[in-house]
Amino acid sequence: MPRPTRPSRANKPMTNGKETGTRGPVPRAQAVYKALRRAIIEQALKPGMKLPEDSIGEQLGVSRTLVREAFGRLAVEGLVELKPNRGANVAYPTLEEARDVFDVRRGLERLVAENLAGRLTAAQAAELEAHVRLEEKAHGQDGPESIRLSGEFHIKLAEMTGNALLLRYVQEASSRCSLILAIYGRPHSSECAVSEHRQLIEALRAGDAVRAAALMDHHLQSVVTRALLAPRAERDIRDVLAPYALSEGLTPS
Amino acid sequence: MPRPTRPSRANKPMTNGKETGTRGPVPRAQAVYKALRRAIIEQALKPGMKLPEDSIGEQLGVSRTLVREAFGRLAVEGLVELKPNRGANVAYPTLEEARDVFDVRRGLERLVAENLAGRLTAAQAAELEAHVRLEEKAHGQDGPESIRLSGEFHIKLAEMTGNALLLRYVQEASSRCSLILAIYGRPHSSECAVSEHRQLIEALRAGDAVRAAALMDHHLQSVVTRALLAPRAERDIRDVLAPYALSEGLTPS
DNA sequence: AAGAACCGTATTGTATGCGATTATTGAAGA
DNA sequence: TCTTCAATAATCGCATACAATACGGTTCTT
Repeated sequence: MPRPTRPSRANKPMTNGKETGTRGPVPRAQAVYKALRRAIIEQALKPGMKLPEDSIGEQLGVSRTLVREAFGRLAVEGLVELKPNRGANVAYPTLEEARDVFDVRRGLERLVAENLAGRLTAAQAAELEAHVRLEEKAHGQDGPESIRLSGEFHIKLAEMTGNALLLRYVQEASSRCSLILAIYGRPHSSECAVSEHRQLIEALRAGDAVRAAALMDHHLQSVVTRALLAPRAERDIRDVLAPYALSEGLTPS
Repeated sequence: MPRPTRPSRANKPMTNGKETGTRGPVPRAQAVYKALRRAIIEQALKPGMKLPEDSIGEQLGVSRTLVREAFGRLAVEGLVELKPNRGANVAYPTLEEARDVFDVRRGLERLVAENLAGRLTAAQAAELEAHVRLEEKAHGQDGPESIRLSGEFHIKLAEMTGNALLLRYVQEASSRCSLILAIYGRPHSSECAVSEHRQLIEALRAGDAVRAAALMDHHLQSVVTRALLAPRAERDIRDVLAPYALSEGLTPS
């Protein structure tokens, strides 16, 4: 793509594209990070896709410096793969990594459930129930909204523990699950059963930590079996051809 | 302190310090990151300490760019605090954050124990026992060695699960615990009781997941009560002087 | 014509420079 | 002497510049 190689010009007098006055710690770097993160989670950037520094920077109106910084962070979180001298790609987890992520997520959310059992304030319980009603309403519709709401339910729970680290880990695991489902998931099985969310709230309310943990565990387990299937898309020609080769008695290197 | 501001000259012709062929993904950036990480964990850089970009870059022989990149990652991991326009500091977790970290760590390591119960190979069990013997030997000696070994035991366990994400989280939580103990911990209570490690190995070997999880939970719980105490060091001059001021009837702003 | 070596181009890795923001110190006023 | 304010110095935020590496295509060799 021999773009005229326009070197500069992405400059902006833009002293403040809304500025982060509200609470902007590291204004633009953070913004780039967030933009890429959302783009990946919402699958605007598809798993495995190449991420060239300058075209992205150009698109976002920043220099490569900030894009690189964002890549670094996203790599720590497992959303981006950073290869030595060959740039960045949207992560493309293997099935094995996918299993790892789900296992850890189950463990983390079990922790959330245990922490929350019996400590839910009335306001919090109400908030969760309102959320579930939203999920119910969106249930029939097609994907995006329904999926987003399902995810947010779990994030809300993690927030309510008041444990910032736990929240971060749940968010991270959750993001990676989005990626994973984009690769290996069925077209659109609404991933979370609303009824399971309801039961969970009930157990939390009742203060039954053991039951809450078991419900959460089972819930996430069933997400896996319900939505996760065999590999759907293939990342590389070799993966596509390997079975054919084998059936013909050829030996892929 | 006003170093002559030697600007450049830290450059290295180093075209190939053996090249990263082995496994060096992003040679120098990674190196900076690791160096800082170790320095923080080993408390060469003390909690709360200021981290000016250029003096650190100068010290490490790299430019501010790489140092910044490292800061970003360390911030994600909670070892560094990044304040808007005021640079970076070694993180100084509050007591509340400390509790969060320990809680999450307990949850994660419980997961480790459950995963490992009954799946330990003979070789792995032997490795763990060898490690415990090392701990025992180092028990009498003063701090650093003993502490490092205690930590490594837990890391080894996490490695053995084969779950990369779980390993990363345990490592991260573990690093942060080092920071926390540096601030709030007793001088040098050897943090892990060797006997507890022994019992744990036994339970894992026996395949008793419940008992293993309980032992791990209890073990980490007792680390907290054994080593964690009231605030010891103060981060800021103000905190140090406040009591004196009060006792003299002065009023700190 | 198949293969290998070579060269140009597209990107990545790292350093440096410029403007902006914040801390610090010194001076003037009360 | 204590406060308030301003000018200076130090740092950070970000863009750009330069060097190194990898990829693709072409040409030369056999």
